[in-house]
Parts: sequence; C-alpha cells; structure tokens
Amino acid sequence: MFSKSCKYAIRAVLYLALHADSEANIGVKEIADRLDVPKPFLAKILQQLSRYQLISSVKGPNGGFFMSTENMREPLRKVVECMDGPEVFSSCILGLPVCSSQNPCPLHTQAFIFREGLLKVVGSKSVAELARQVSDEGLKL
Amino acid sequence: MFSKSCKYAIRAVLYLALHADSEANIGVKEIADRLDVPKPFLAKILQQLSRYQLISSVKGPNGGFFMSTENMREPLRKVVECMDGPEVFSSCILGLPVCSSQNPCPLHTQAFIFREGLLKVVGSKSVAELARQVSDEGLKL
DNA sequence: ACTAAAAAAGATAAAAAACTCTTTTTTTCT
DNA sequence: AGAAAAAAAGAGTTTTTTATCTTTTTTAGT
Ligand code: FES
Ligand code: FES
Repeated sequence: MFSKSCKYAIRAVLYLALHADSEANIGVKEIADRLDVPKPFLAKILQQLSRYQLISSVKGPNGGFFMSTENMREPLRKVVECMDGPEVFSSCILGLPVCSSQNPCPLHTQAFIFREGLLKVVGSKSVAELARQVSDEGLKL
Repeated sequence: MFSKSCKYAIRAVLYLALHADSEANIGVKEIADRLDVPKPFLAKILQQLSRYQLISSVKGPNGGFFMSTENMREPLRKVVECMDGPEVFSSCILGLPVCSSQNPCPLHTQAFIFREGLLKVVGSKSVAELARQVSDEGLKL
C-alpha cells in the first residue's frame, strides 16, 4: 500500500504534531531515534514534506522542525500524496490500468470499501485531529 | 499492498481457471499476451506457482499450464502468500514491528477492517468459486 | 532416433526504492 | 567577525524488485 517513505512520513508528521510546541523545534535526530528509522533517509523525507509545506523548519542552531497552525490543519492525505502520489487511493489493487466500479476487477469491491474507509480517516481528519486521537487513545507511532 | 509478482500471479491463476479445460493447456505466451504482462517475468511466476502446486504444468509439445481439480480447490490466499509471504495479511500498514488491536497504530482500525474483508474473499473462497464469480459478473482480468 | 515445442532452471540486467555521505546555506551565539 | 549547529541540496551507494536472456530438461510427434 504505502511506500516506506510514506510510512515514515506519516509517523514523523504525527510525532511532530504531538511533540513540537511553539518553543522547541525538533531535530531529525530526535525523530529518527524515537521512531527508529534511518536518520539520513528521514532527513530527505522531512525535506520534501517541508518543500510541500506540510511541515515547517528553521535552520541554524536551535533549529529543527515543527508544525505551524496551517500545517496542523492539513489532512493527513496530503502527506500521503506528497510521498506516494495521488494515485494511491485510486489505483486498482490488481494493477489493472484503471479501477472502476463499472468495470471492476475481482477484488474491487473489497478494495474499494477499504480505500474509502482509509480516505475517510486520512482525507477528512486534519493532522491536529489525528494527533489528538493518538494521544487520547494512546496509539502507537 | 501486493507486489507486481503477486498481482500478475492472481490474474494468471484466475485466467487459467477460466480458460484451461482438460483438453488444452495454456502456454505462457497466451497468458502474457492476454493479461498484458512481460512474458519472461510471468514465466518465472508460473514456475513458482507450479513449484508450490498452485497450478499444474506439462512440458513438451502441446504442453503448458492448467488447473487441476486440487488446484481449483485452493483458496486464492495461497497464491498471494506464495508470492508475497504470509505477512501480507498481518503486518502493520504503517510498518510498525507488530500489528495488534491491543496496541494499534493510528490507521489500525481501518486497515484491520480492510484486511479482514480481503481475507474473507481470498481466504474463504476457492479459486474455482472466484473464477465462477469472474465469469458470472463479467469481472476484468 | 530425431526434431521441435514447451516448461524449468539459472544467470544476468535494468529500474526503482531505500539508504548514506558530502557539501552548502542559513542562522544563532559568543 | 568567527564558530558551531542545524537544515537544504546534491551526489552516490546498496538493496530489492522487476524484467530479460540463455541453457537445460522433458516429451510429443514424425
Ligand atoms: S478495479 Fe481493481 S480495485 Fe478497482
Ligand atoms: S497496528 Fe498498524 S495496522 Fe495494525
């Protein structure tokens, strides 16, 4: 489903949303350590997220990453699409050139239900909402 | 979700189930042409499926692949697991080391529902049943 | 027995994904 | 101004996946 980059990105964004307050930015090192992902690889991912304005960064000493209010308002879906492209939620699970309910593949019905459910979560909930849920329900990152 | 090998495998098995009768075996070429997948790659995949006794083959002139009665009785799940390993249906969608409802990731609930739905289809229905459904409902391969 | 057709096996190649290293830029602090 | 910290940028490496090519084995038909 998701590439590793994408998985790391989702977890990193939620980590940032949970731990970055306006005071202290968070460096790649901390995130990489806490999420147990390769640091230089994560750095690249954060770079890209930053380019697409899904997270914010400041350079220099005491610099690092954080989530602006606008960042927090974005749906997680944008993070996913930033990493894996927009096709993730619309491509056929069997790799057929088009996925359509008019001309479905044998697994379409199930796959479709799933994608819709997932879209409901990552598409309609903001990073802020999801982060709250993570902390309220003690979900794992 | 599925690797390309796995997608090709699923489609190839269903194609065989639909088109191979006891009279005429089907060669790699025909399947590759019809499903529009690279022939030598598909050959490797069929080889593996054959090794795991999920499809049957005969060598020599007029040889090719076909589905034995036993092959037809297997759930499609075996095909998936033969290609992508047994973890596909139990691993965390965010790549966390374990997926568990006790200690879920933020997307667990949705992912779990999906996997169960998919498992219901590929795990409980035999290739024969699925193939029938494909032909009855005019599904695409 | 010989030929040809087909899969099996094995070796290789190309492309993509995952990961790392090095240099540059920006910025803070002394 | 200079040193140091941190991200940005760019180049490079490794691993995995996808795909291809070549040789061998099996077998049917002549
Ligand atoms: S057609 Fe295959 S998932 Fe929709
Ligand atoms: S814990 Fe992530 S999918 Fe179950």
